[in-house]
Amino acid sequence: MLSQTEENYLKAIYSIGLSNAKNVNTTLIAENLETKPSSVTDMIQKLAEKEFVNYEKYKGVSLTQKGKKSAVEIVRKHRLWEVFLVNKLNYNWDEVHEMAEQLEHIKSDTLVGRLEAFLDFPKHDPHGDPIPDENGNIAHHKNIMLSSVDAETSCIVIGVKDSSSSFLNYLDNVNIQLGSVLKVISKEEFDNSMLIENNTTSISISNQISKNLFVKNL
Amino acid sequence: MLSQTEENYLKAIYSIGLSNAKNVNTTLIAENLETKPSSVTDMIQKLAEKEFVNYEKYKGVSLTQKGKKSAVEIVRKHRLWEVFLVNKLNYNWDEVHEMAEQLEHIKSDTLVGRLEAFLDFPKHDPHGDPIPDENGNIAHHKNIMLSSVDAETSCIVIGVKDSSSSFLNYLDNVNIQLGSVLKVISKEEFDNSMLIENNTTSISISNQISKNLFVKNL
DNA sequence: AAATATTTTTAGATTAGTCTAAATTTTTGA
DNA sequence: TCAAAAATTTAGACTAATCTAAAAATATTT
Repeated sequence: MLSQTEENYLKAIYSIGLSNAKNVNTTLIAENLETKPSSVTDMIQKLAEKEFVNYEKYKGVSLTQKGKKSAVEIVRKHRLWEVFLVNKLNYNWDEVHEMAEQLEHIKSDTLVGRLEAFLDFPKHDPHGDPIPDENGNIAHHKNIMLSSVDAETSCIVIGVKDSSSSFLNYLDNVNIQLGSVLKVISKEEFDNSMLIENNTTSISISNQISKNLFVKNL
Repeated sequence: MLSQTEENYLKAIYSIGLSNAKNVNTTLIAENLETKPSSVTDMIQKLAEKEFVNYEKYKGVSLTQKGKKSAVEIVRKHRLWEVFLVNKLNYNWDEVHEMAEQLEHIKSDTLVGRLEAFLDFPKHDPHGDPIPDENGNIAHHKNIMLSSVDAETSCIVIGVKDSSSSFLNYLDNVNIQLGSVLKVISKEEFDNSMLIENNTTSISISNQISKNLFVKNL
């Protein structure tokens, strides 16, 4: 049985691995978990011992099949609990992360499955991230950023890359949510900001913003 | 912030205190938490330091106001999560204890309240135990045991004293649940067993059973 | 390619919670 | 009431997870 700490390390290695592709290094894990590299080394060696990660000294780590399975399960739990908190308890999408961080560690063979059924088998969490199925399969398809959409083109918001409260609050303020239909009016070459139309009102958004919105063509 | 372990100690002291009235001793706490008396002493001293319990060496402990408040809050969370598991996720009343033991430790200023509202402010958990309100007030009124009901009298089941799986399973088997109307046909002086009628079928139940069923007069 | 900087690991210490074994205090009951 | 039994506490050790500081390995750069 994995401890909460071990689970957090696996989750960190998994999520860093998604963006970094190759082996994950000590420093990145330490930053992700707000801990020190020396602590990471200790834990990595323990996880390697238990065969959750492949590890060679000074060469970084990668998840074994077993490790990946565990990591994805935790992600699945995290995202389902987020759906519960938003859809059932009426939390806003920027309020649920911390609670889900705790709920994801609840141990039970049947709970996640029951929860999933209760929520009507959602495919995405409140930020648009896909929810792994019970076998650990994930639909990875969110690859178009609003920043790469051409002028005169309309698209629909399907996810956010950054789930920080500050970003989500900004989106709330300009009335952008999952499902919003945005039309790119023009793009500014100078700073890569863009003028967009959202539901009759038009606003200018910075590249920082448009780089963090996943969209799909309408 | 209390650790999960500290919370478990407070809960144990609270629940032992309910049945034992006076000060709670080291051995009882150790048994309740399946740990050793020496570990209990260590933790008690820590909790006394933090002013959650009154403690004098060799004299046992009692909860301070602060300690009682925390303990009741945990009980409140435990019972509300049990209601969630049974009413929303369709678990049976004998399956929810372990999960609730974990869920009760989730930290959030708003979660319990939201959960309570979502569940429509239940007054009792699936075993008939009262749910403390947000101020920690509990309606204690379950005091009549089926064993003390006279022959020829009808009553309604409102709670169980023992919430072990084996007892709850027995009740499932003989079709007794909260709300069941039972009529005491006769009482056997020899072993204190009683013949009761439950919904047209009559069964004999041992004193062991009748002593663990809370009822109220019909 | 050597020197420097960075990253990673090791060594040793710390904290929370637990344990066993021994010492101490309280309780019991002859 | 006082000796034996039971309960409680202390002392010292252990594990998991963490840290700091130092050592070792790798990467960078001139």
